[in-house]
Amino acid sequence: MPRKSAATDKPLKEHILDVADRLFYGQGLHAVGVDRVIAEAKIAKTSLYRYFPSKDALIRAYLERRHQQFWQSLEAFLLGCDPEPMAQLMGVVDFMAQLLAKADCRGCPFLLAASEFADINHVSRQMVVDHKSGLRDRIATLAQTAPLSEPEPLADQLSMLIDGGLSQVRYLENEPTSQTFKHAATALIERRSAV
Amino acid sequence: MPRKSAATDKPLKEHILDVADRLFYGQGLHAVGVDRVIAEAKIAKTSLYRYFPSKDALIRAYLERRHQQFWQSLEAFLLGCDPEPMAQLMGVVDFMAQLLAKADCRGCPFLLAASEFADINHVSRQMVVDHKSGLRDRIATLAQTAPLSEPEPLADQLSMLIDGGLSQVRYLENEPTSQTFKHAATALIERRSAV
DNA sequence: TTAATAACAGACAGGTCTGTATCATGTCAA
DNA sequence: TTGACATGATACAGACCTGTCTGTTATTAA
Repeated sequence: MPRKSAATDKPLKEHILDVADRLFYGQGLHAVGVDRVIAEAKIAKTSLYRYFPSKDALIRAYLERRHQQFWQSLEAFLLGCDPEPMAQLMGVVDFMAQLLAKADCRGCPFLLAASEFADINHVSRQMVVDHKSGLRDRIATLAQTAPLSEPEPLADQLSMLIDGGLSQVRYLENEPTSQTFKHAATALIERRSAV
Repeated sequence: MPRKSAATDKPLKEHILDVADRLFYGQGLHAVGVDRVIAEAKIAKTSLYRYFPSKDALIRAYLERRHQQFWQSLEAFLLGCDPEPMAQLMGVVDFMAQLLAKADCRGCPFLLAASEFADINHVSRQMVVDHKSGLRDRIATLAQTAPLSEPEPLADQLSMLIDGGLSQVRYLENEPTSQTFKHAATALIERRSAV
């Protein structure tokens, strides 16, 4: 039976992922070695390698959890919005704007991971494509049922703006970036709803 | 007196930078070691370290040359456009669209470099801020003299879209990315020129 | 021709990182 | 209590990377 972390009372595997997530996202994948994860998680190296057979496996688990958490957060947010498609689409914009405004938002973990690994077969490559195409398609479906004119190009444009916002929070302040994103996204949407 | 590269007949320092640029931009800064640069440039390690006292110095030179080349290309492109401010602004959009469409465009070298180094004091951090703010201000000045309404927010929005395009070329096809960028940028500009 | 030096070739030191091995300690269930 | 096993602590091998050192060859200028 797996034990729990003395400090957090969580299953050890989850505790390790918590620490790895904070370090990987905050410091970068290459900058953080397994020794660093072990030290900050206050565990033995053998424990880490029991749950994650390699650093790459730990990175994969980190990205997969980020992916799941993103979609859980987004769908929960949309459940709190007006179910009408146009309001749902604006809900996606508001969700991303709120995400960008958070002080601990340091950009897109998938884009960051993919930037650190040149190998196009690395797990981060497939994950960034999956994640981004999923969000793009979600937007396209909402735009289509709104209905807005030319929903597919609109989805492409909003996706591009989202990636731009997620890039700029890395070197600009969060609040202004969030405002710029929301204004631009609203403008791109509104011109499709002209009757 | 510095000699020249037997293969390229260029000063050795420039030849080294050519090779480093291709490898760093194509493979990433961490993925490419000095031994790799030396091997592909067909030079001795002592030669590299004579011109660049450290790998960090080589990275700095690579980024500075990218910066200079970007501005030379952009200003040369704008000289070939109608000098009227609105046409110049659209020229910036066209220039970026052409850049995104190039098959060898793998994104923004400054954002990529900054993504690879967690240290906020690393040379890539200052360079990405300098480069991006320079482009943003260039756009803002053009928008102001066009004149377009609210030139500063427009410059922020176009900058964000540019970063989005430069991010997406890393995981999407170049041509569609370029098209999406141009359409979205044009839309953001045109709504400011409504009389 | 000759001296100075640029460039080549390669060994190597020192450090970092990943992953494995070893042994001690703690915990839980039978 | 006792045995099975999860965990801790740590040493270590092997690989890789940066930067230095030594010695040789090639080029240029006087």
